[in-house]
Amino acid sequence: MADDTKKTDQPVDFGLLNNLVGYRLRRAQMNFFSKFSEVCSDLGISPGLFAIIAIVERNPGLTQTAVAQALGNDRSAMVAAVDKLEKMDILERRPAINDRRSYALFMTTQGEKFFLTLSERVMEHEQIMAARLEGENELEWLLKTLDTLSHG
Amino acid sequence: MADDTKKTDQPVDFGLLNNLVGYRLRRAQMNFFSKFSEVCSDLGISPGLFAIIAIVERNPGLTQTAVAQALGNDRSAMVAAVDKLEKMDILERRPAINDRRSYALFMTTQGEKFFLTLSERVMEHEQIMAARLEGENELEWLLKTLDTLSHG
DNA sequence: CCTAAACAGTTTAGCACTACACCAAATTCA
DNA sequence: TGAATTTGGTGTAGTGCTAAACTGTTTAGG
Repeated sequence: MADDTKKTDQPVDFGLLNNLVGYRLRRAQMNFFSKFSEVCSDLGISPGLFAIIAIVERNPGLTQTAVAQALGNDRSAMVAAVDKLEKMDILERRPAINDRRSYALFMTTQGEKFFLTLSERVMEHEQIMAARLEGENELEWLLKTLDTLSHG
Repeated sequence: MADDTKKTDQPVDFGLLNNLVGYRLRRAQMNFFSKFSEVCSDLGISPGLFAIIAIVERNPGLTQTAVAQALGNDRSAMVAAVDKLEKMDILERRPAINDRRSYALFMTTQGEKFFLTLSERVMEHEQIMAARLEGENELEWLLKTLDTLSHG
């Protein structure tokens, strides 16, 4: 009675779910998320934290809310995230020059090094996934299409 | 001093983030999620709940964990979800025939009607988004590609 | 049979994200 | 200048998802 159980385990019918871009997006994103975690969890970095680091590295001096707006997050979510990244000595808050309310975010020297090894791992993971696509054209097409679906 | 502020608001440089499929997926999915909420929040249905309903509607009698596995969720997340859907008189738990541990999930007659109007709204929203793609071929290609990126 | 392992559902705790209210600082405008 | 509005950072629910432990049930193996 090994594989002849009465639990026939017939495949589930996904119905219209199968044709919904939103649902397929969710599944794909879940897969990327878990793969990312496997690759970077030992470094204590989640996809969200990585995005923040990437933005600050390329745009030093941005305020917390500027980073949040760029990433489409809520400002309040930045507090705990930046707290954590500061504790990890990856970036630091400095008082903004002409606005006593806001902080400007900068990478630490240790954070710059950290970002390099982090980027290597992420790009590695990225290329493994991109290898499933057919050629460079398809990757570009996918990025363009996802961008189209991201706005408005 | 309307739009000539010293806050030049120069566009943020996303660096390698721009070329990461994972990041673009996240943005696109966030957009779909918020649009879905706009369309269905008055009905009290989130994307996750909709997926559960869609599965049960096409596969009556599945157990909670079977639905969870199909959707890639954790079993424990089903408890509150099914509780809610039962309270909304959309589906119901019935004791499984040969297993006193598990419940079988079925749509209520009111739930079937509800699912119809719900599906209409979702498909409407879906077609608005799909209209951004160029032709039916691109939609099929996108669904296939996302599926490729969802597994393993 | 009877014990050990696996399993369905549940509970709980932890984590990330969202939305809303709050305070201090800055900006606007009269 | 001074009052009203806006803005940056923060705190606080409330929600969704994940992982682990627990209960009752079923299955497997001696």
